[in-house]
Amino acid sequence: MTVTIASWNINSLRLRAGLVERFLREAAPDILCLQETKSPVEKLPLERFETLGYRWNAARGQKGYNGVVILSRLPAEADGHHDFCGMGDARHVAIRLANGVVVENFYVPAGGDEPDPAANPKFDHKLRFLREMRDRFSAAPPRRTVLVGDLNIAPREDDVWSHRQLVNVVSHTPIEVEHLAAVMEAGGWHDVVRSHQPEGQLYSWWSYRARDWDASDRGRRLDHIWATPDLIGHARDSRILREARGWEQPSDHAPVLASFEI
DNA sequence: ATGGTAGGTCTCCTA
Repeated sequence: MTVTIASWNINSLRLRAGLVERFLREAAPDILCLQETKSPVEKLPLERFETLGYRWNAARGQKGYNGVVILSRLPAEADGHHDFCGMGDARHVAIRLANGVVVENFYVPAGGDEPDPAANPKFDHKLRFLREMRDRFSAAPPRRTVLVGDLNIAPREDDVWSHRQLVNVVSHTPIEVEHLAAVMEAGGWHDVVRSHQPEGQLYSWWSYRARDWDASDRGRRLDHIWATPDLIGHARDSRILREARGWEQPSDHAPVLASFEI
């Protein structure tokens, strides 16, 4: 069967539950992983998504910050969550489908403005979070797993609107790119979206601060879908739904989707 | 070189 998995940093699920409903109706993914839900789980309107057939979910939340949710219309069970860096942040949750495929949903710390771990605790946190991801994947290599999320790093030169102008900007610095590569190496991960679109500019995020995000197109590819080696050959297509960035009162991120024959 | 916008919470933090 074909299973479509989507990832979207929604920037407040309570404010944008209507946009999520629109996306579920129009794109009809089997599984939707959300980040920055910004709410305790008990205050999320999950019943609105159950009505659309998304009867299974796994969620982690906290007041005002972070938060990760997985909605599924396929039967799924919770497959744990991990408190990276031991700060109590809701940045990771996972489910397991009946066929054994695991879906991991991550929200990696943004890292603040200054790309210096000695001067900026948020950047240090981001790098420590990535090293902990690396170490956990080294200790327990994932199998039959899809990893998605807002990883807050645009690793390639064509993942940003200007490599030259962003090489010292948090999200695209060499040390972040190296840390992300180490996470990929440790888990044996493959970049699903780039496996289908190996060339050319590709973005999933455009700042709210641009006068005209669409015209200036100063985007970055911060949101990713990865697969383990045993699944990468089953990935059939992938895309970024840029048009959602232009919806009414949008998130600053667009959804990323991929399908798998599994 | 700088400032620009958005969301949540409780006056400023985070992105």
